[in-house]
Amino acid sequence: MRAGDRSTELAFVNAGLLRFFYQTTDGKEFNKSFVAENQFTAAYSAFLTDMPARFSIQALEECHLLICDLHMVVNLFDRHGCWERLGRILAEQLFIKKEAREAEFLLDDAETRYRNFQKQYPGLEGRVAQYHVASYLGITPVALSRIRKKLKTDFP
Amino acid sequence: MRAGDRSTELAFVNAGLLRFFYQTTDGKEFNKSFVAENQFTAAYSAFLTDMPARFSIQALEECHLLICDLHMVVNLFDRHGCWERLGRILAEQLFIKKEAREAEFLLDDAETRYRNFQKQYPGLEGRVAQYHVASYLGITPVALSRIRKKLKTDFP
DNA sequence: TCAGCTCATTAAACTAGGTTAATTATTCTC
DNA sequence: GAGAATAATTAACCTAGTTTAATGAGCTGA
Repeated sequence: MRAGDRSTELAFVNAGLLRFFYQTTDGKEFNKSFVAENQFTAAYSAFLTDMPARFSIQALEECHLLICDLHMVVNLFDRHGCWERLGRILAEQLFIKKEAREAEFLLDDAETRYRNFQKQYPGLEGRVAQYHVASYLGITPVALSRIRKKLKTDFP
Repeated sequence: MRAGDRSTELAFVNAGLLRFFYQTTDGKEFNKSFVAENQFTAAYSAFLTDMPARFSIQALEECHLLICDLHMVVNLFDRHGCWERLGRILAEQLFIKKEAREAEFLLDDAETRYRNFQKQYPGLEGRVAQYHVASYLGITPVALSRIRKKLKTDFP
């Protein structure tokens, strides 16, 4: 999926790894998030607001996705309260994650964000290129390399 | 409310203005958000995860709040699907807002974030001290003052 | 009216991170 | 194994934003 598209798909990642990224007008990319196996994902806010998505999605590994249409899910919401509840809880989870990321950007410098990333997504660092991690942290690959060097000498 | 408290209150701001802020270990404060009249608010993610809140709340103006307990609201969720739906939609709105703020921090520099703030919260700038705006943007009052000076000379 | 606040501005020195570019690993291909 | 990509590191210089401190501009209250 590309930024500007209108997607109404909900996907369950059965295997593989996706990255979600924004692009600036001058071509730079910033990773919004990674989604790996056993996670649900969608351009949900774009769907809810009936707007084109602001971000693009790229498969970083060979993926196996189970896909359905979000309209179907919304129909389920109408059908029975248990689906509505599922929808609520999923939205709440999304909110909690994004709020935590907001706090990180407000409070933490790049080094702290990097260490958070390692704790929060164990194993992911080995699966993606370093410049993708940097982009997720909101810094350049050069800056991340510097931070890693510093951490190595600080805690060898 | 103070960071570390467990609040289970939901408030409707009838009049006045609140600010929500994080504090770093060395005493610095960062405004997470402002909530003005006719808005609902709560330490919702803390309530959902059954954790103490990470942020504090301060009234910036004389406020009139209508308060109820979130447990009551959750009971309503069980009572009838229409409440569950309301809960879902509110959670979705929260998510959409936080996702937008994530995008800002990833993509925009301080000047752009300031201009966004002005557009997005018209009238608010006149109601709060400038250093509160700076804190919301994630910069120091000094930096904001410089940005304002630059904007004045650029577009007099 | 003046002293005592708090807030905004300005300046100067500093720092984290950006930019550019060169260098070194890695991996892939043939 | 040689060449050719692609990634990561390093270095040198640059910039946006921080820190500290001084100054000015409103308020407020006795």
